[in-house]
Amino acid sequence: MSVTIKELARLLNVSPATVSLALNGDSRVAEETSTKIKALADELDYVPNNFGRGLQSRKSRLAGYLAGSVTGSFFDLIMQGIGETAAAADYGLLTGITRASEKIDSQLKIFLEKNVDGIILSSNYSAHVEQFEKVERRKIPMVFCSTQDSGRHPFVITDNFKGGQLAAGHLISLGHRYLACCNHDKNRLAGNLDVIRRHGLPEPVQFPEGKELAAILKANPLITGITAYSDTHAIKIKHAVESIGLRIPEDISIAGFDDMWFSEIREFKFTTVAQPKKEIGQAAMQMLLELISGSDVASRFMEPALVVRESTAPPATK
Amino acid sequence: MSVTIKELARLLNVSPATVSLALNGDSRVAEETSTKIKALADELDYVPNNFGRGLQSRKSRLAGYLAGSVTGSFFDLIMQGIGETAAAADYGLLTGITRASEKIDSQLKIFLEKNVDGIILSSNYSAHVEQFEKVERRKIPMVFCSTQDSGRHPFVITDNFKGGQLAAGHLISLGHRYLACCNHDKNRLAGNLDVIRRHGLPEPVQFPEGKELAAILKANPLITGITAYSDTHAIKIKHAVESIGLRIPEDISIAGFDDMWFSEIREFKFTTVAQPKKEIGQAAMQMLLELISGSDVASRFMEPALVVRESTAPPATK
DNA sequence: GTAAGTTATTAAAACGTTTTAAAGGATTGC
DNA sequence: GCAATCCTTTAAAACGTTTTAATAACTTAC
Repeated sequence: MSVTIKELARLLNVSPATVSLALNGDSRVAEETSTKIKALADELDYVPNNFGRGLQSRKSRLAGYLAGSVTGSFFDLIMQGIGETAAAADYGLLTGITRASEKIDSQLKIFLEKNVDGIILSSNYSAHVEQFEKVERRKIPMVFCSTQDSGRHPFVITDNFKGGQLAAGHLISLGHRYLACCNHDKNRLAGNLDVIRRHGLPEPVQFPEGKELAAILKANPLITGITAYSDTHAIKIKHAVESIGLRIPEDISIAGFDDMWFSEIREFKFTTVAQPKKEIGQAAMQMLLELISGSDVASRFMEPALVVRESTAPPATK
Repeated sequence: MSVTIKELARLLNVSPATVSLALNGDSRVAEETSTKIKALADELDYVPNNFGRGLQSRKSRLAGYLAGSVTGSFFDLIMQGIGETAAAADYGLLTGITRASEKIDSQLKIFLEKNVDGIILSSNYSAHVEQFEKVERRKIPMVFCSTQDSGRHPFVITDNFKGGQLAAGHLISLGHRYLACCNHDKNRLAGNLDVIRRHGLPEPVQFPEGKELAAILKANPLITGITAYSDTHAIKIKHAVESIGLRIPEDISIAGFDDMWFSEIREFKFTTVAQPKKEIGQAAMQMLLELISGSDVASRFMEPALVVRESTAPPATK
C-alpha cells in the first residue's frame, strides 16, 4: 500500500526509530542522515499514518464541529474560518450539521469514536445538555461559537450588547425618538435599551416575537424606528411595515443585524450591524487549539460594525 | 483514560480476543459470555478506539468533503444530506470549505493523513486537477456531488437538461414565443433550446454572461420570457429588467433555478426549477459508501421540479 | 474406552508510529 | 592511555484493535 516508516528504514539501511526522529526534526539525528531520509520520504510521497501516530500520541488532530442548519452565508463563513484555521494547524474538521436532537447524539458518538481532540459548538444545544455528559466525562475540550455557554466552557461571540448600542444609537443619531425593539437576543436588546435610556428617550415598545407588529405600529403612530433581531428578521418586519401602507425609510427606519449578503441588494439595502463571521470562526478554532494544548482560555467578544445603507433615514418632521 | 478491550478482558477474566469477538457479534463466542461482556461494555461506556481499529482494518470510517464556499441554503442542505447519511453508516465527515486553491492542497493533505476512505467533491475543481493526482494514485474512491466529472469518477447531479426543459417549457406553455436564455450551464441551456426548437419557436437570444442584458432587451422588444441560470442570477436579471422600466411579470417573465429560500419571499416570488438538494447529498454519500465497499457505482441524475410562483405570467397581448 | 467431532476460548502476531533507555563509536581532557 | 563526554543510532516496548491458528474442554458415536 502506501509507504511506511519501516519501508523507508529498510531502503536506507537505518532503523525505523531514526527515520521517525529525522522526520520529526529531532536534533539528535545527524544532518546528513536526516537530509537523506527527508529526500526519500519526499520522493516516495510518504504520508504519516494517523492511526499509528494517534495510537501512540493519543491525539487525533481532529476537531469536531456541530452546528444546526443555518441558512444564508452566516454559517458558511464561520465554518470557513474554523476550517482554514484548523487546516493551518494540520487539524481535520469533523462536521455534523443537523438540528434533530437524535442526530446530535449519533454525531457526538462519532466524534468520540474518531477521538476528536476537541469540539466546537455553534447554535444552541442547551436543550439537550445531558447528551453532552459523555463528552464532558471524557474531558474533551469544548468551545462555543456564536452562542454563549452557561459558564463551563469558553465561547466566542459578537459583542451583542455593543451591537445593540450601535443599532439603536444610529437610529437615535438620525433623530428618531420613539423606537420599537424587535429583538429576542437579550444582550442586543439590553444594548438597545442602554443607549435609549442614556439619551433620556421614552421606553421603546418591545415585541420579541415580532408577531403582531403591524397592529402595534398602527396603535403607536409615534414609532419611527425599529431594531430587528437579524437581517432575516428585518425582511419580515419590512413586510409587516409595508402591509399597513408605510414606507421604508420615509415612515419607518429599520436597522438589521448580521449583514447577510442579501442586505445589500436593491430590494432591501438594509442598514445593519455586521458580525465578523469569519473571524469568529477563526477565533473559535484558535481557542480550541489552545485548550487542547492545555492552556487556559478566556471567552472572547468580537467587535460588531455598523453598516449604513438605505433602510434608515431621519424621521419625517411631524 | 477511557476503557479499553484489555481492561474489559481483565475485569471479566477472559482474553481480549474474546471481548473483541463478542463485541463484534461473532457467533463463536458463547451466548452467556457475550451477554456478560456487552453488559459491562455498556456500563463502562466502552467506545472502540478508532486508532487501534484503523491500524488493523486500514479503514478510517471517515469521508472527506471538499466544497467551495457557497452562499445561500444550497450548500447547507447538501452537506446536511451527506452528513446524515454518513452518520447513519457510522462514518465521520471531514470537511474542507474553501475556494482558494492553495488551501485545497492542504485540505487534501489532511484528508490523506487522516486516512479518509473516500472523498466527495462539490463545486468544480477542474482547474487544479493535478492536485488530485496524489489522491488518485492512492486509489481513494471519489464522488462528484453537483458537478460533473470528466468521466473517471461517478457523480450525482440534478438532471439539468430536464430542468432546462421544465423552465423553458413552462414559459412556452404560458404563451411566450420570444425567449432569452441567460444560462451558462451547458445542459440547462441545451434543455432550454431543445424544447424551444421542438415547438418551432424562433432561436432565443443567448447571453450566458447576462452582462449587457438591459441593452439586449431594449434592442429586442419582442422578448417576453427569460430563463435564468440560478435564483441568485434571477435577482440580477430582475434588477436589469427593472432598470429599463419593465415590470415582472407583466412585461417580462423570469424563470429561475435552484429554489433558494429567498425565492418565495414577497420581493421575488420566483418561478423556479427546484433541485432536490438534500437528496443529492444523501445520494452522493450513499454512492461513496458503495464505492468504498468495492461495488461499481453508476452516476445518478436527480429529478428537478418546477415551482410556479409569480415571476412568470402569460405575455401581454401586443 | 477410544476416536472423531464440536464448541468455546485464547495466545500471538500484526497494523505504523513514537519514545525511552541503552549501546556503540568517536573525541576530548588529563 | 584511560576515563569522561559527546554524538549518533537503535532495540524494544507501547498504544488498542482484529484475526488466525491453536488449544482445551466436552460430546457424541461406535
